[in-house]
Amino acid sequence: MEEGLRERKKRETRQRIADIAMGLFMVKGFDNVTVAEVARTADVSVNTVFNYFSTKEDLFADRQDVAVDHPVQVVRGRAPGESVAAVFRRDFLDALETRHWRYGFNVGADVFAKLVNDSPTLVARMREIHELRERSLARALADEAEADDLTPLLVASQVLNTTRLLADFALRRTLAGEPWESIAPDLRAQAERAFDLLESGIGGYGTRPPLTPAGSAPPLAVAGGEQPGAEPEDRERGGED
Amino acid sequence: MEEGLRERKKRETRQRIADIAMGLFMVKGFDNVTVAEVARTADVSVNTVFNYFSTKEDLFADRQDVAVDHPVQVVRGRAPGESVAAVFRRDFLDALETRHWRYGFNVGADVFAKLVNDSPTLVARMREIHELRERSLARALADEAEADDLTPLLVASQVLNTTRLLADFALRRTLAGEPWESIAPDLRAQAERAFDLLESGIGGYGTRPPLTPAGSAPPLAVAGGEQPGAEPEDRERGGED
DNA sequence: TACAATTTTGGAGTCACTGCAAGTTGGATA
DNA sequence: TATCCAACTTGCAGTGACTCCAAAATTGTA
Repeated sequence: MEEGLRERKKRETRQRIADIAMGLFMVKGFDNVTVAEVARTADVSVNTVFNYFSTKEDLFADRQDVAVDHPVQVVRGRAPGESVAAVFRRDFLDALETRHWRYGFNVGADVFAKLVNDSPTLVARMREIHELRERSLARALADEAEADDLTPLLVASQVLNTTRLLADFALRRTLAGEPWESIAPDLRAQAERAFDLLESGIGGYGTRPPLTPAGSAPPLAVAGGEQPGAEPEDRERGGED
Repeated sequence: MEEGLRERKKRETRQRIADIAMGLFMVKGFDNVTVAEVARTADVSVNTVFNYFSTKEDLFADRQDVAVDHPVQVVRGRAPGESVAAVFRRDFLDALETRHWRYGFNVGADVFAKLVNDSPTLVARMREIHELRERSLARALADEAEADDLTPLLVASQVLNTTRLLADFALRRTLAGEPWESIAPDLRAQAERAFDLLESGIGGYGTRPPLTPAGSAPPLAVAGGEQPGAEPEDRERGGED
């Protein structure tokens, strides 16, 4: 089955719109570009843009599936005898050495980052992608472990949060103008510590000195429930998350 | 300095709008209520609504600061000799026994949850709140530890993800129609395991049998980079998160 | 009572996004 | 080659959140 002219044109149009949109976003910032402007520049109607991309964000977040899939690929790539935490350590450090984009270490990643950071919509989208990643990794882990409890989810969540915070750490310093050469060694050190923590748990973290003479610990129980300045009547609220 | 008529009226108006909005949301669902409708029902102009609440979500998420603050209160309530993980375990189990709303265990929480779940906007907002919680807890931990590394952030993130996933677990089963009496024991068991995992780390999790005769582990390195169906030219992408 | 500071309101406008009906075009068929 | 169908594109007319602005209406004060 050949690929007809029709199919090709479609692909081309879609690609052209996405490229032009990204170009405009890079120059003017996501929020300062209207879909109408993208359409005009790409020489199509607004409706056509929405025909290919269901929201403006999709114009930016195209191919997010790659990012979502990556963690699953990583666990699948475990060597014999290698734990989940260990592969991710390996994968992360490898990306660090090679300045790979999968954790945002490539040259120019900061431009993207700034672009995202400046747009609440895109920041929200990133959080969503993170959750998708979490879920897909959790499913992968659950499949191979055949467990029906929360463990896979917890593991996935902890691992991905570790890498996320590490990537974020590097990013913040990059955005602050620090050169990669200066960040890298520190990042490596932090990564080792972070993965150590991930592996060994936060068990005793923050334990207060057991025997302080003055001041006994008040029972917390409803901590945050009866704030001093809160309403008298307890307005019931619900769904934490 | 007295509280003038003006101040009082302002507070009342604000409260009335918020209450009426919440009422409408509960009945019709967040996305099926327009701001105009809220305004009409509250007998004010649309502009007045936006005068008090800068977005439609704020109409719902009012008082989110309490939720954001809770974790900080919990760590502040540590008993001598008690670790961070331990207080959260205690706080969580206590909430479980008392069916407290701080983790969404109160009667009627499911209604809120459904409301939130059905609106992408609100789901996004919840994710944002989670991040705020993470950050404020991290700051609190960093302050008392006087550390300048990522540890407080990592700890905060892991703790809050644990509670989040546990709360979610309970919620999903509630939404599936299961009665609380049936959920609670299971939830308690899951919670104990989750906090154990949190404390002792995911160290050996998912370790593959070290010596499998057939099939050696391929080096992953650029896992996810060269997907089978991906574009030939490597379109550089940036900001992971 | 008159003036000043605040609120409230109406109105006009922008932007993302939807639904619909009328073109336009590519490809298969007679 | 003429014809026809289905898919793609477009214009048009909304809806709904949110902004800006200038004209009332209301409240605190001199």
